[in-house]
Parts: sequence; structure tokens; C-alpha cells
Amino acid sequence: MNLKQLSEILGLSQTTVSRALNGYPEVNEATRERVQAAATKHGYRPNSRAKGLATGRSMVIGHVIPSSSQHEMVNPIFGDFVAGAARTYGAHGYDMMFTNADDTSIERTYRDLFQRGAVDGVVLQGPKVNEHRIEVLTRMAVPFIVHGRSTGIEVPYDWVDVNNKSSFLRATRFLIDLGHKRIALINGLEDMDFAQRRREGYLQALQEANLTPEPALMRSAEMTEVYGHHEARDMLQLDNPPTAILVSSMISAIGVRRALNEAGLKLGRDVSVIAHDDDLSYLKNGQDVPIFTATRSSVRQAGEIAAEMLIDRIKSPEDPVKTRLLEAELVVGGSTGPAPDRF
Amino acid sequence: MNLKQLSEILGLSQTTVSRALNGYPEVNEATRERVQAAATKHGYRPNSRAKGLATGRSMVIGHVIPSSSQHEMVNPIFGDFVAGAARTYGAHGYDMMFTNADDTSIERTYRDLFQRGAVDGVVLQGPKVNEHRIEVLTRMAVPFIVHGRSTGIEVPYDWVDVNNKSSFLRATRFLIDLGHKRIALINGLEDMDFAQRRREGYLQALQEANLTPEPALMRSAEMTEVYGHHEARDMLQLDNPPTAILVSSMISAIGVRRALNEAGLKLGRDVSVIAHDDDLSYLKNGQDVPIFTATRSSVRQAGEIAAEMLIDRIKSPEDPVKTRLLEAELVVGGSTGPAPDRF
DNA sequence: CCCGTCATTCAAAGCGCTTTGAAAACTGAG
DNA sequence: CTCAGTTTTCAAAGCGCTTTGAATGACGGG
Repeated sequence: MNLKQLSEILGLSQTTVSRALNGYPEVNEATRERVQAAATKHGYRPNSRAKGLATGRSMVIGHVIPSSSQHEMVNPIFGDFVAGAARTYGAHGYDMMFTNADDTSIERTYRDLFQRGAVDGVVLQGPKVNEHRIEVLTRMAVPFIVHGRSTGIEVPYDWVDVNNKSSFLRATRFLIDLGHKRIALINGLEDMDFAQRRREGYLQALQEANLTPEPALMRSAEMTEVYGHHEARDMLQLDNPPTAILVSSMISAIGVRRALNEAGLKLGRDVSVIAHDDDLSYLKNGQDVPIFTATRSSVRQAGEIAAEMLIDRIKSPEDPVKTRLLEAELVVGGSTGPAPDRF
Repeated sequence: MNLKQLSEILGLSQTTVSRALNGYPEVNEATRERVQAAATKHGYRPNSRAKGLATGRSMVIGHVIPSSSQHEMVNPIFGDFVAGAARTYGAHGYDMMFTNADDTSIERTYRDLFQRGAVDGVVLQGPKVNEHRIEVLTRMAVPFIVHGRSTGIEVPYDWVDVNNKSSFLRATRFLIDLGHKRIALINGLEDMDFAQRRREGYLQALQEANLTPEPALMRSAEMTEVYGHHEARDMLQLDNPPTAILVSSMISAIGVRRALNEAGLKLGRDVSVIAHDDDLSYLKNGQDVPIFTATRSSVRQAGEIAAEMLIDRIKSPEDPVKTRLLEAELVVGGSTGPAPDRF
């Protein structure tokens, strides 16, 4: 069933039917009702491609999954972020498109997606330090939003981010206040912007307390469970092991906990752990009492906000740049306690 | 830059340019090279919507995320499955579209997606027992593939699935062989087809060994970490607690492990645990030695296969129905051991 | 009874591509 | 040099929608 057929059934022109369905004022109310009834009855759905061709808008938002060859990992926050965004998109009549691109072709993929008119805007996830893509997108004049920020990029752009620095600053201070002096950081990949900011917060807190950062206590890699386990185990075997560990993700923190258990150490007594908690739906940090003391910020909510901001941007391309900094909440759970005496 | 402009630059008709770029034989080789060079030079990308309108195909595959109001959970396997599928789609020139739908409107969403020409085929994830959507899609004559199967649906349809029954049968037998008699099952939601099949395997193994299933040892809900913890803790407080637990997901198994630790029980000695492992990229079951004894089957690979099969189906709608049953591998890790004496 | 005004409706053009059917250009045999 | 056959190119129609600009009809004041 297409517009032509529907209009023939109704004995009206395509113009009138189209207008009736799209809520234009210059159509008789009685006619509109008749049209709407017929559309529902025959299950008429305007063809998106044709509509897109005619209007010049696709009503689709693009996301690129950098499913690289080197880093085979799919970010565990992906699902929740997307679920949040999808909700917002749906409410505004947008669809969501994913394209796969390996590391080498991400830029080309964005360009392609936009230039062939497949999307009206894109979401940039997981920005690195000096994220080249931001400049590329800016130059292309694509509406886009960054989930995160990128240190070193001077052009203005829209973003939503968690205040990574302040949350890790606060978490580290919290540990220092508990008497910890040897605090380790198990962080995300070096070149990710969020990892750098978290380290800044961590380092600042150490400095405030006149503690000297130790390279041996600072690790970074992709945040898998196995990674958390591996690094924690390694550090526990040092001559002078840490008494507290900051971990950049719940998943890795679970690996850390596993390492502690294997070593016969008690979480929160022998070693304190603070994790960053993205509030993933399948990995809640306990029910009522938090398992881990954590810096919490819902990534699903970030997805909703990002989508909202992107849609605004598409509607008003000339508006001044908008940014949104979310503060993570520090929730205190059972994984932290006073520094043990080792004298 | 559109086709018309490009053809004017070249002094050729749109027909010839279009054919040159799409590899049709009736175009002079020298001309083709000239066209291709110009296209690259000017960064020409055919508009997907226009192309879709003209060809009647959208080159997009639809996925529906059932981000329901009741079950707020995003399936943790989502990301890896999608990454696998996206890879295949990309290789065949397809894009991937996501639409959000709440429980009540999933059917309408599929219909809508297809009838408005937004997608050429859809992937149906997480089928329930008597999955109504399968019949709907069949009636609509949409090319589709099911990840999983649905007991009770008689119409033939394409699917990829893990042999859930045989893998849980085998896992249960393995525990019985180790001397366990009180074996619990922490399963997914009752109405999910995979959960039912796993239970069948579990029950069959019990029956073979003349063990009576106990309702108190069979739990089912959404497979979060908290759920695994909660049910395990609950069962450990029974008068006659289980000596072994089968868990339908690694995430929940982590919760189970947490409960064991809290109870001061040692995994693999006091209580044995076997988990189903989807081989998620961020949650590998250990590095060399598996953490959990597990039934393993890569969900990312399932995504690749599903995509491949769906594309085949789109290309040859009349082919006989295809199905693919993947056998899970039983990997033995440190989480299982002989049943403890309790006499 | 005429005419300007307003409310409705319509025919046709256009979005950027593919594809059909025809024309033009070239080829080599007679 | 001609003509059938082949290769190469082209103009135009069509995909299903929106939108422009114009037409139609109804209405009421003069």
C-alpha cells in the first residue's frame, strides 16, 4: 500500500492525503479523519526512503562500532548506552544505525555514512586524547555529539561526559583519609581520554597528600575481568604491595576481587577497592548495600542525554555549543576500610 | 556531489556513470576508469535513500531492542552478538538498524520497520516459548532469522542456536559423575526458550541417575549478578543445601561465587559450579586455566553466522529453511570437584 | 448578481538514483 | 562502400514521497 493507492481509494489527490497525515492545517478536519481512518484500516506506512528523499532528512542517527582487529573487545557499556539513546530516539521518531569499522577506516566510515545521506547525525563514542575524528566531523559539518571529551582538541563541540577527574580525585582522597598510602590505579587504555582524566584526579589527590606516585602501581589496558585479575595479582606480589586499589570498571574490579580471594586477602580489610560503576543493568553494584565502594554514574542516562542533545543539534545547527558534565556519586560499600597496620 | 553533477563534469550521461560505478559490463573499460577516477577525486557517494528507492532494497538489516518497561535489563550478550553480526553485514554492504520497542509494541515495530521499507530483513533475538513474533514475521513474508528457537512454533523458519539441552545434559552428568546428588539450577527467565531447553537437559540427566528434581533447587529470573548472588545465598541456607550449582550465565555465576565467598565456602571444593559461558569479550573465562567449569559457545560467532544466514535468505527467499545447531564445548576449570562428604 | 476572500483541493515538479528501450558509433565481412 | 552485428552511450521513465503554485468552490459584502 503506497500513497498513490491510498489516495485513489479515497478519491483524493496525493497532496491532500500526504498533508492530512502529516498534520498540515490546510486540510478539512472531516477529510483528515477520513484519511486517517483509511490509513489505519489499510495499514499504510509511508516509505521511509521516499520520504527521506523528498525531505532531505533520513531520520536516522548513526553510531560507529570500532570493532577493531587489534582490540577485539566490545565495550560492555555499549548495550546500556545504546538502550538509553534508543529510547530517546524512538520518542522523537528517529531510528538508529550502526556501522562497523575497523580502526583504520573509522574516519572514512563517518564521512561515508553522512555523505551518502544515510544519517542526519552521529554519535562519537570512546574518544581518545587528541581525538582526530572530532575535527573531521566538525569540518564535514555533520551534527554530532561526543560521549566523553578529548583533551587537546581545541575546536568547540557538543559533549556529555562524567566528571572523571573529580570522581577519581574524590575516591582517592577518600582512601587517603582512611589512612592508605600505597594506592594503586588499574585504569583503562592509556590513550582513552577518560583514563587520562581519571589518572589526573588520582595524581592530584596523591600530590595533595604528599604521596609520591609509583609507576609500578599504575596500570592501564582494556578493562576486562581477566585484566583486573592479572594486574591485581601482579601487584600483590610486589615487595611492598598496595593497600588500596582504584579500578576503572566494575568488570575489572571483579577480577581484582578474584585475585584477592585467591591470595587469601579480605576485600575491605586487607585491601580496599574502589571501582567506577557505570550502573549497568546486568551488573548492579549490589541490591541495597553496595558491594564495592564506587564512583557511580549511569551510562544509560548518559545515552539518553546524548541522544537528546544530538537531536537538539540537528534541529538547531546554529545554536551555540552545548556541553554537559555529569557528576558521579561516591557510594560507600563494603570494599573499603581503614588501611591495615603493617608496621 | 550527486550523480547529475558528476556526469556533467565528465560529459557523460547519468546512465553511463551509474553503470560504470556499479560494474555493469556494457561500458567501455577506458570510460569506466575515467568515471571511477572522477568519483574518487570528487568524493562522490551515491545517496543511499535514492538508491534504495530506485532498487527497492534498503541494504539495511533491522534489530529490535526490546527495552521493556518491566525488564529494564539490557542483555549482556547484546554487544558481542551485534559486533559479530555487524562484521558480516559490513562485508556484504549492509548496514544495521536498531529500533527500540517496549514489550507491548514489538510486533507492531517489526511490521512497521518492514512495511515502510526501512529494512530488507530482521533478526529476532531472545525468542520465548511459543514465540508469537515468528508467526507474525512469517505471515508478513519478511526475511528473518532467529537467534535461538521457539518450542511450540510449528511453522518452519531459519534459526541459529546453541544446543542448550545437550550442553546442560552433559554438564549435569559431569556433576553427577563427580558424585553430586543435590544439584541446583539457576536459570534464565522461565518463558525464554533457551531456559526451558536447559532445564530439559538438566532434568533428563537427573532422571537418568534416578535423582528427584527439587523445586527448591530450581530458580529462574533475569540473569544479573545480583540474582545469582541472591539465589545462591538463599539456597545455601536451606536445611539440605546443594553441593553443586548450574548457572545459566557467567554474570550470574559471578554472583554465585560472591555468595559462596561470603558463606566461607570454597568454590570447587565445598560447592561446585558450572556456568554457561557466552565467551564475551570483556568477560573471558580466565586466561589459560578456565575459572569456571563451563559450557562454552561464542555468541559473537553466533552473530556472524546469523548475519550470514539472513543475507543468504534475503538473496534467495525461496530456498528451503536453514537451521544451524552449535554445540557448546564443555571446558573444565577449577570450579568443580568431587562432591564433599556430608555423612 | 458580481467580486474579493478564504478554505480546500489538486496537478505537477523534484528529491537522486536505476533501468528500459532506443540511438549512435564502431566493426568487419561481402 | 554497404550493411548486419556488436559495442557503447543516451534520454526518459519510474521508485514513493513532499511541496510549490495554481485552481476550485463557498461565502458574504456591496
